[in-house]
Amino acid sequence: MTASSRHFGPPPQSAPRVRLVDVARETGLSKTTVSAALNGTGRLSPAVRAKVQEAARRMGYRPNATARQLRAGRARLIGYVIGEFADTPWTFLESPYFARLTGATAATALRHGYAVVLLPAGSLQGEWAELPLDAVVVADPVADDRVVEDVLAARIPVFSDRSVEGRPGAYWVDVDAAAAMRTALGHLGAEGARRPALVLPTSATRFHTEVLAEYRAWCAEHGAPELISSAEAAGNGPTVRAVEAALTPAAGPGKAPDALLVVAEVSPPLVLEAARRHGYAVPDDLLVVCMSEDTAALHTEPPVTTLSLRPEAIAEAGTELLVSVLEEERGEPAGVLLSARLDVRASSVRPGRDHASPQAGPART
Amino acid sequence: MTASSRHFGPPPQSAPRVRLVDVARETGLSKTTVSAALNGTGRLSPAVRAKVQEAARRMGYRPNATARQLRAGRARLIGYVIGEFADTPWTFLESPYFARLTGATAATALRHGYAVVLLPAGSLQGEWAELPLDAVVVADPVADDRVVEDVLAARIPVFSDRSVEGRPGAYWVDVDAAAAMRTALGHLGAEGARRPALVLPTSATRFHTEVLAEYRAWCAEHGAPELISSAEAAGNGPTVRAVEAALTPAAGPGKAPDALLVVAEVSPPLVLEAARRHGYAVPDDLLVVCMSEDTAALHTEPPVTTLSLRPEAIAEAGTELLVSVLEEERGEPAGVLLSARLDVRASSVRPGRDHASPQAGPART
DNA sequence: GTGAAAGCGCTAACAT
DNA sequence: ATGTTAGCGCTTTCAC
Repeated sequence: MTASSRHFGPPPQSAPRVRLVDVARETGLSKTTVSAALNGTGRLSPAVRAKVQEAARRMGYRPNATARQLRAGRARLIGYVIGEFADTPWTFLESPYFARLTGATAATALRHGYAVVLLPAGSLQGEWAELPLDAVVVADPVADDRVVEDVLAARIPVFSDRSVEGRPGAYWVDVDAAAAMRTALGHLGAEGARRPALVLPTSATRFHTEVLAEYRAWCAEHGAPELISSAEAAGNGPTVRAVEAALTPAAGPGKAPDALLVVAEVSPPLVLEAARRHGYAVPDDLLVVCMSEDTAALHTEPPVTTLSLRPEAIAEAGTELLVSVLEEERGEPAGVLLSARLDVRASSVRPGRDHASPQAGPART
Repeated sequence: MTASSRHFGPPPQSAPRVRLVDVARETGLSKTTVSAALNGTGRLSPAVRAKVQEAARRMGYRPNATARQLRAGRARLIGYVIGEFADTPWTFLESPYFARLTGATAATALRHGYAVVLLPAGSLQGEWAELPLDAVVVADPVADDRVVEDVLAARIPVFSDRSVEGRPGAYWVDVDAAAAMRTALGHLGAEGARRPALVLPTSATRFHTEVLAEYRAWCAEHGAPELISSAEAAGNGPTVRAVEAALTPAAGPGKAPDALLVVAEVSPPLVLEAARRHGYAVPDDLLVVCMSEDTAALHTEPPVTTLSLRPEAIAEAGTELLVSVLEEERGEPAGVLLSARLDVRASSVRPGRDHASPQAGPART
């Protein structure tokens, strides 16, 4: 251990907390009156209200949140878990996509008065049994996700993706993977790609399943060969290796891909560098599109075209659905489907062609 | 809105929750006995215990966490805020450093039975007043941080960095910034750097203040010019621009830096690319060291030397300190100081020299 | 306009 | 070995 301990602090301050009854005693009023005065409820004379508030402030009164929750019957707490990555339960935050999804979920929830607690990916019963969760968000569950089962079994509403569709107590928000792939492949095709290669992770996620299916459909439809390279794990290392594999086709010349669609979290600059290492000029020899939320894509030369899953939009839609369900507003839909967004940049635009930059998204910093 | 709503779900399941008293009634026993049976406390006949557990399982009994918390007097909930980035309250998760710090904090806390709730950077009273927080972690506070003040005023223990040292109710864990800079600059000097440039953000963080001071001290000591370039904001864009500024010195040849120390969150591949764009070969013309937790640094050509703040170690030490304070184990230190770790890679090793790779860290994927 | 009392669901003294 | 009772701190009928 390289840590060196320093000076010793004071014992934890143990002044007993000021309670409602203390304020009542101090002001010579009853708990009822004090509570009403502080919460703005009931019919009280403004004078009394002011007096109570002043006393509470002066005494440093802070209502006990737990007692309120018990009374209210709910804690306004939401659990947040990732279905995937059960083997590396915390790495999800290192993915720009999940980082933004997580932040936006917490932000939206807080705006509605709910707090989000972080749970490890794939965590089961024991980890959250002690928490008064009103609902659980399970981002990117795998097929027949155990986490989803557990939460549902505990009779806690689940908010997840479309793979939970139709189950009572389960609600979903999802991005249209097939449409996203059609957009990306359509763009590459329009730019002249005839042999687009696909890089994607080995994953049981509904999203990746659909991506693969749609790629195959597109290849069949366009008479293109299926050039698929899988990353055996998440992370830059395995994915870069998968990219390199895609760029090193077994067969000879004329067999190389002319476009690369990376549907796995990688740092986009690394994809560009790998392409160069393998002798490809981007975009001249190889069109590149990355499914990524990494802003590094904007600062490479050339900037990299990205397919954004719009994590903020997903989080917002999902959390708003969650809130409306919890607040018992009836008639809310059980699901919402969002579309992805293709931000076309120079890495996927064949030079010397005319372009209207059809779907170019706004630049972000 | 591109979202399309789908089928309407069932009304939220409203079957009243099974309570302890329900199990008691069902088994013909008292609440006490049932509670004892379920919690493994008291002296009960194994037969009764088994019978109760069976009944509870069968009835789907789940203890009400809020009621338990009220009884226990604490919620085992920890707030987590970042002091910096008050203007963009959620972007911190997009930084690999904070992502790992956050994940490791949540993991360690959970291991000790505490849950972590995410709060927006710079959030004040109102945001968490309703939450029964036992403690708050304030990562990277700015000088005289308002968040720290608020939490302390609410008489909630704060865990933060050394800048809160000495305040009652405040505890700290920090990384030795001065030592880290000496290590990094020492390494660059040993590799022959005479004009190392420093890139760092405009930041009121104690860490960055110390970094700057130590850089100046080193320059003075070694008769090196101060080549400082500030990024006006966080994020890849501003930081890359600051890197470019550092590489474009006002004066003529012989005035260019021969090493670059980036103490700001950037994607390391982007730094390399920027250097190339400006005509530098790395490491031949320019030694590069980035303070970063980004694993992309491992996969560039050459791989980039990084200075790691060891977020996992910080999180673990801080959370363990927190737990020991909350559990009233006396005699715990008020603070812990950690050291950073330099992972030497090819980007900062002058070619054609002998090397023992003194402090090379373990490779990570 | 203000107060007394019940009760949210659970655990732990203290009987028996 | 099991039951009775009090109470965690708050909000809220309901009576005055």
